[in-house]
Amino acid sequence: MNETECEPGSLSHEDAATYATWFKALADPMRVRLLNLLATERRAMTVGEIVGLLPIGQSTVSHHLRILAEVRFVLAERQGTSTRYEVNGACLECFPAAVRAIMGQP
Amino acid sequence: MNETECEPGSLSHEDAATYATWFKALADPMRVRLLNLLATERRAMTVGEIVGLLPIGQSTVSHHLRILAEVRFVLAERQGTSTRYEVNGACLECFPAAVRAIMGQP
DNA sequence: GCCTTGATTCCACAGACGTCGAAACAATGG
DNA sequence: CCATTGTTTCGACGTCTGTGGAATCAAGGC
Repeated sequence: MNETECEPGSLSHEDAATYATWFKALADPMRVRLLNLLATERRAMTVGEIVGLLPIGQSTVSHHLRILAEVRFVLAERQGTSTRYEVNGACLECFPAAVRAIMGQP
Repeated sequence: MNETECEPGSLSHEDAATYATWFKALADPMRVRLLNLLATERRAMTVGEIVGLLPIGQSTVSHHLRILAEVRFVLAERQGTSTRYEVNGACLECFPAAVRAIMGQP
């Protein structure tokens, strides 16, 4: 089982798996639109607000936001009876950095 | 059917769908490793060569390479009895550009 | 204490995906 | 023409995913 492989490429299995989860989080058109919406509005938004702007139901919006939050692309903050979601500006750094790491850029 | 929606966000449905297919192409750890392998070797490689370096079968490597080629992350060139795959350097430009477009960066 | 509003979780279902092995295809060498 | 080597396609299997609707939970307002 232990193959003592020499790890081809410059990435470890773990890094490759991590980056794959990042890409997977954006591998759906609705999640891309969702993130773009939050980024262009430049403010925290509630689920109900988003439901009125995208052609999907409440539970589906919540589902997508959870996926985006799991990889830290968006941040959630409970405020009273509603939850406010906003873009995590940090992913502007680490996301292109991951691309450079994969493509072996210096 | 025509809802005359005001297209929330800065991206059109079509652009969002296109970017989603790009991310989907990298939404698998093995494809990330595959692209990283081709990028770090900095040369065109054959399927058989790659099969010896990654823990998956020949047909699966071919399958993943086809997906990466469909979105132009890699380029394929048939050479005699074998096919040589190499990274498409152009995606170093357009990929971070897509991220900036989604995140509304100027 | 109830009721209302907003959000999440649960369930179900259709469709897509990753993987393998076998079969088919392509190109070269005997 | 047949054999060989490298690659792609096909069929199948189990798993994961996007979506909606119903139920549940959380926090205020009456």
